[in-house]
Amino acid sequence: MQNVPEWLARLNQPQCDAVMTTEGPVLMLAGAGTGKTSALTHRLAHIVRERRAWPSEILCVTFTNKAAREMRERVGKLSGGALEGMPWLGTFHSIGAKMLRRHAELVNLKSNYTIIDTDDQLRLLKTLVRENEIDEKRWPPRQLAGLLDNWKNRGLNPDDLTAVDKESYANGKGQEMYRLYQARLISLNACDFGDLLLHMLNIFRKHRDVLEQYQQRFKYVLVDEYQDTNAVQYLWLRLIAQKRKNICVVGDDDQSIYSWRGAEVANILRFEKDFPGAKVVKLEQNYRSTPQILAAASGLIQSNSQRLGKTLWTDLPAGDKVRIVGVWDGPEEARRVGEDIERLESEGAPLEQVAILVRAQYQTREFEDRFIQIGLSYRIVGGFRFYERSEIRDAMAYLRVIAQPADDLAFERIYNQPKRGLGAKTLEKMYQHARRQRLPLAAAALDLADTDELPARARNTTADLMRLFVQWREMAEAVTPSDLLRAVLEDSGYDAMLKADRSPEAAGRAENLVELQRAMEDYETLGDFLEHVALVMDNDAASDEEKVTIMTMHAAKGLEFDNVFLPGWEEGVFPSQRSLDEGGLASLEEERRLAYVAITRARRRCTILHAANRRIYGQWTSSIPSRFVEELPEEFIASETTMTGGRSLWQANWSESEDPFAHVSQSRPDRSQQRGPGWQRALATGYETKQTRVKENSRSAASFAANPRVDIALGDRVFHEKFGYGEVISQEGNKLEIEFEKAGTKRVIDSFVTLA
DNA sequence: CCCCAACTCCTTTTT
DNA sequence: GGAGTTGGGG
Repeated sequence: MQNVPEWLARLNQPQCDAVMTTEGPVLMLAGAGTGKTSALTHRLAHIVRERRAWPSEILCVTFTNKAAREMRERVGKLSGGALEGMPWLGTFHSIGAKMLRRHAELVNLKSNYTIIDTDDQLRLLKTLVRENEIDEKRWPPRQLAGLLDNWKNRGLNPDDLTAVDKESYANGKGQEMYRLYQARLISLNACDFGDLLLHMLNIFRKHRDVLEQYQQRFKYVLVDEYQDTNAVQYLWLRLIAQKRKNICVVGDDDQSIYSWRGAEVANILRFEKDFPGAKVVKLEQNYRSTPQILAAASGLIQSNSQRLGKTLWTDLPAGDKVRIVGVWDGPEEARRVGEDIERLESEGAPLEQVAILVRAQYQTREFEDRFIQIGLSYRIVGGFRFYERSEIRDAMAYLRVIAQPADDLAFERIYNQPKRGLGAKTLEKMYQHARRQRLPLAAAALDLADTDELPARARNTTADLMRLFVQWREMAEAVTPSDLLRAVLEDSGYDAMLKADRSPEAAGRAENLVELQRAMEDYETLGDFLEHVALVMDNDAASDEEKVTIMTMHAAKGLEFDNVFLPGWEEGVFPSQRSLDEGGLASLEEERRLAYVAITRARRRCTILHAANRRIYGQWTSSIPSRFVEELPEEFIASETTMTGGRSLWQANWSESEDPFAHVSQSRPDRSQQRGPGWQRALATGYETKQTRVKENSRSAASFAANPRVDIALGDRVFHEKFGYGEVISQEGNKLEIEFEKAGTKRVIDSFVTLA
């Protein structure tokens, strides 16, 4: 081993190895909280310090802008600004976009192409689907969007689709739709997110000279979160790194939670095969969590079968056990968490070090309600984003048309926004003309303004609008983007529209537009700004205030908090029903990895909660604790329940009584005592639990075998509150199929009918 | 062209 | 339950 420079002394041995092994392929397996970013940034700094490469000769890819930013900052600090220009440090998409701007003409685009977002994409697909007379009801454009995304993630062009893929939309029209969609994008001089990588992959494959240029340039390649790469990204990287083979990938197979958007863990699992002789470095010392938290998470993840296998350890002092709290229902769960947080607060714990991590967005509401009530300040991460607001999109659409006249999607968005009396009829005329003459919509509009195709009124309005665009384009050359926007909002009547609007939202919208103008001040050209919005879409609200964070487990990846609350650990909520219904074992294991990610976010204390009853989609449902609760190693957890009568009653509920929720129906006259998703699941499969703990639980699954009503038989005449009288034609568990006299055949739950 | 009622969906989400 | 979308009717 070479001498370790002093500035690397703070790193541990494996980290040092990862930093010093600059030549050849390196696979860094970095468990949660093991200091991988530190290793990665030191490696970067080391390469540059040693003069092995200039910053501009290093390709460093991340998944999120946040990760890229953080890395840039940390490298900057390490090298005292020497790494200032790292032009090729960024997300896959921003780097792809940058490359594509240089080679756009190779795929028939111009370098000022527009990057469209999912909203534009969907609108485009909708028109295509309609044009091709596909039944939108049976074949939702949304589904097509999903397929396209999937294909592009896998690096497939229209011609590459397999027979199965071709058949997967509208009886084999999928491939044709894909072709049409791509052609339409080219004519709009536009790209979707997937194209940024797929186009580049195609270019690399077809134009060896371009590929060689990049192979030559990038002396070193670094990839963060390698377990999250999808097929295109993988192929793209492999082509680039093929020549020099100085590629270092960092990842954690146990934290792969994005397979649903195309990530393939297989990429990390087979790295050593792709790059023979790769040095494998395992970072296993955890600097974040107490031994208890670490042991609980490690114990849980051991239930997974597909793992490279790491053993995390820590020399941090012992802390509290992981708490498991069983509560009666959702509101009580929120109350309980609220109380705990208030207690933490009174003990002096800073609120920004407290997080509530949920499986799904809908779970946030309960906490929001409660926290508003008790006046606890919180912030919800995720959800609506600034650039998704309609007023911001409108403003952006104006700017897009100015920058790129072929952007029909943007033009269509604003040609009558604010309302200026141009409706569907006018648009249709514009489209007709545009298609016949193969012109962009805006150009067609310009023509129409000179002819008698349109009624006088619409013609004049169109002419006025087009005059404005001419004016704005001239302005764009002369003034800053921010000033241009001000003029646009003023001249177009958008400002006036908001001023005239007396609704409560209008003021907020105007403020957002001012905020947009402010954001634009940081950009010199309109193009720069548009690209920033398309790719960066920054959403990180400054967290200067003392607030509890509520967010999804997915969003929490990479973050850490002193105190973490994990509510909703019930079958059907977490693991989610969908993951149980579809996707089989692989998808259950991904849920388990998500649980692992969630627990390892906690530095000091971790509290897991589960409720016996919960309202989901407006229905009260009963559920049983998540199997993940059972899988936590007993010696590191402390269970408690707030159910009246203490644990014994809780257990009794789960084991003895035939219908442990009989009393629920009594205390809640509200009709719908349906079984929750988790319950249904338990009935269907009698899922297995470990025998070690809460023996009652394992029995519960079995003893809950569906008990259909014995008093109902086929052919019986029954009465249903909503559907009236009918005859039972089939019975499956507690579900009945009934042919109603008035309402036709329906499937109902047997508890909803009475014998007539 | 606008408004209201009915209908449908309902993990996770970055770029 | 509730948000968002769509389609029909005024």
